[in-house]
Amino acid sequence: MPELPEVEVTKQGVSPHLVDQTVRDLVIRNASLRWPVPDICKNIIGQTIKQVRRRAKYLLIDTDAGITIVHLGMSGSLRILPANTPVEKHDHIDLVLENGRVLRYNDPRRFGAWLWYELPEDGHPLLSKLGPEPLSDGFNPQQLQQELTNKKKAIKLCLMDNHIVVGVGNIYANEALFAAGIHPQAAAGNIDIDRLTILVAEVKQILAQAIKQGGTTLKDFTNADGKPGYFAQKLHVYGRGGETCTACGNLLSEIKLGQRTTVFCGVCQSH
DNA sequence: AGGGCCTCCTGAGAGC
DNA sequence: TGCTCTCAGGAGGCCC
Repeated sequence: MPELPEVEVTKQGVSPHLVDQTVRDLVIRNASLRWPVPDICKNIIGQTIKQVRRRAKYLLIDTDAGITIVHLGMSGSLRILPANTPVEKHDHIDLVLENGRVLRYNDPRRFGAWLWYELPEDGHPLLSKLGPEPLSDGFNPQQLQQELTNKKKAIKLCLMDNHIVVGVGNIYANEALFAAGIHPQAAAGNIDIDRLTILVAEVKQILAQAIKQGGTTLKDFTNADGKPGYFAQKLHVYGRGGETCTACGNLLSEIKLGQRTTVFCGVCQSH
């Protein structure tokens, strides 16, 4: 399940294979993703790819004619393959390059997206209202405190709110709150600047570490070479409800918050 | 306005 | 063994 580190690892993996390449074809085998893949995506045919970027969990493939926006959803992955590689189940889209290779999009659950947008991308409704990148200076304790002022909702829900900070999904929200010693249900507006400072540092540290290790592999994530990441064994709380806390030995609690599984240590994490 | 719930989908795993 | 049920989850969209 790609979160920001997985998308970043994917970007780093596919980017060298795409930049400066000319697109020969775009093959859409199954357009039924989160939104129907529009035919206008084929405007990329004949274009040369200028660069590949990431914004939040979106991958942006830049050309002079427009931008392809790719979201991996829950179960999507991108791989670089020889163009004659046999198609497998859930291989929905091929971006065929003039050099005989293909960028192949596979997504069993089809929660992902493949869209086309013409400049400037900041005007795209999916991208225009996003908060700061968690690894940028724009995400800092002062900014976070300002966003959380008077907010009564749980800090975990705020961490996962793309308007406040992008790219922090369920796994890393659980892990960062554990590392910062903050209870996931703590009222966001009540957390003082000292604790927010720790939280911001932990979010950055955990995401950076996950990227360095190639992302988290839980079920189906692989990088552009089809290799898994190695972060899963580093998780302290996610997926460990009912097991013992790695810090104090107390049993970890598991609750639902915003319909998402939330795991925490009632001893180590406080309001 | 802000918050909360619903929804899309498939595969894994549990339960019978 | 083989069915059926439940759950997982990003994030837009809708409703109150």
